[in-house]
Amino acid sequence: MVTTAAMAETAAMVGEPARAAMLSALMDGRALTATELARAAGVMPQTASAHLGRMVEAGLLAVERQGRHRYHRLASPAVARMLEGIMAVAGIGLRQAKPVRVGPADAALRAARTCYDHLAGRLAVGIADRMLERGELELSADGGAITASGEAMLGTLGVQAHPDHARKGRLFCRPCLDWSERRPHLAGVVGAALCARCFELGWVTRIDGSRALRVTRAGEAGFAEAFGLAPGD
Amino acid sequence: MVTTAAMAETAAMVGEPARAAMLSALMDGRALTATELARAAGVMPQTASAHLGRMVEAGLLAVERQGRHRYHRLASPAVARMLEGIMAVAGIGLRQAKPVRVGPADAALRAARTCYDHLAGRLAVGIADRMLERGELELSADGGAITASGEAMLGTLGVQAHPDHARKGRLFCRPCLDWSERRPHLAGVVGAALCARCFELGWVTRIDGSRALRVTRAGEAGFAEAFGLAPGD
DNA sequence: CCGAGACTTCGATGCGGGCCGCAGCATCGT
DNA sequence: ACGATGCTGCGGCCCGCATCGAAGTCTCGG
Repeated sequence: MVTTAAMAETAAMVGEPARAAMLSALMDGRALTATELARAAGVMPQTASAHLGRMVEAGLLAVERQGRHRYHRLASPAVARMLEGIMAVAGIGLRQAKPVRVGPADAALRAARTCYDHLAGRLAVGIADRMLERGELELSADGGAITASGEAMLGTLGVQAHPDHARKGRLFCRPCLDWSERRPHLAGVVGAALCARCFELGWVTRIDGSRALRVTRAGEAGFAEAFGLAPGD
Repeated sequence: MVTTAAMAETAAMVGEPARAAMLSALMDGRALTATELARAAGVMPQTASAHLGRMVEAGLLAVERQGRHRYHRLASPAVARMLEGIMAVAGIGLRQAKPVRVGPADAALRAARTCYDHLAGRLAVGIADRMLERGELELSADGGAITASGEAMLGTLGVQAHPDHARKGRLFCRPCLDWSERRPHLAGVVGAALCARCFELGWVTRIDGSRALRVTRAGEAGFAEAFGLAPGD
């Protein structure tokens, strides 16, 4: 009885075209802003805001404030599994039907750039992804940590990745939401050290002094060896 | 766009307390009548009927007419997986919260009985379950079939299970919705032959001439050997 | 053939909630 | 300090739909 009420409440969140469109747009794991989600759902921002508030309340979404933006993402893998289950019954091929272009149009910026003192763009997200799936990096609710194997791996690159190197007022390791990819990359002291080391090794160079980076020939080989990243990533 | 509409429509089916209660009551794989589901949901039969019609239309439920009853069950395992996913997000322990007693109160009838010329009750449903999971029996939309391995297994019991034995006007093998268990058991020519053979072997005897059956000592051993059923089943 | 029970359809009612216009905050850029 | 931008809260309109009463269809049992 009371149990089915909770189930209905959860399902009702998905049972609204606007909310379903927003959730579907988030199914690739990215975090999008309220305005972007409003466009994806075809509603006004106020309407989207109300929906997002409800979905956060219901535990479907997690929200992350960053400046004047509020990035929304699926609260857990369980939510993604639920949505896949619903799509399977709805007879939808699991093709995701949303390009939802976000961020800068500049291809070079999207590929690789700096974010303050650390790497960003597809390159940085790719690095974080690999470290996560190899158990070298762990992300928690509000922070992150380099594991022992991660410390060893970074050590071979010449990056000191021990928490003792954290200075006062600086988080040692933290996730930073990538502006163009909308997925976390590596920041904090470790992210800065890795970025500096990449410059030292000549793996990346600045494109005409902008934030955009060019991956050198040595960098392609280095990133491929250290993180298994193909040149396109 | 159009894809998310279908997803919303499907989710909206679950997003109603009454429908959620009905679906939850069906999650154990049984097939229940409209009236039973109305009671489970706490609504009038007319309301339940409308809900059930919508859910059949949406592909969530399958309906099976039998006399003046209409048995409703989940349309596919995908629906059950979807509901489990929703429950997981809703924070509900996967405990099913409905006893929903159905059928006869007589314990003997519920355990084992005849249904016209074949076996019924927990015993018969258990037999069908084992044959299904061992690939000896296959059920399709409107009928069923004994596979080669199933024919061999039944042969060792002395039951001829080849389709040539089907007589005119009699389906060789068909599923029959069990009255008390609300799940399919084996009927048709094969079901009748198996039942007759169980009597021959002395595995079951009628209890004082009623439909209820008693499983003999030899029957317990026989059913355990042939179908892996514990005495309780 | 007739009555009881299971189930459905139709129609009317009422409530919940999506949606947007407008206004109020917070933050960023110049 | 100013306007621009991203986001949220409020009030009101309106559509959709869940619900139930009453009546019709089908099936079973005698």
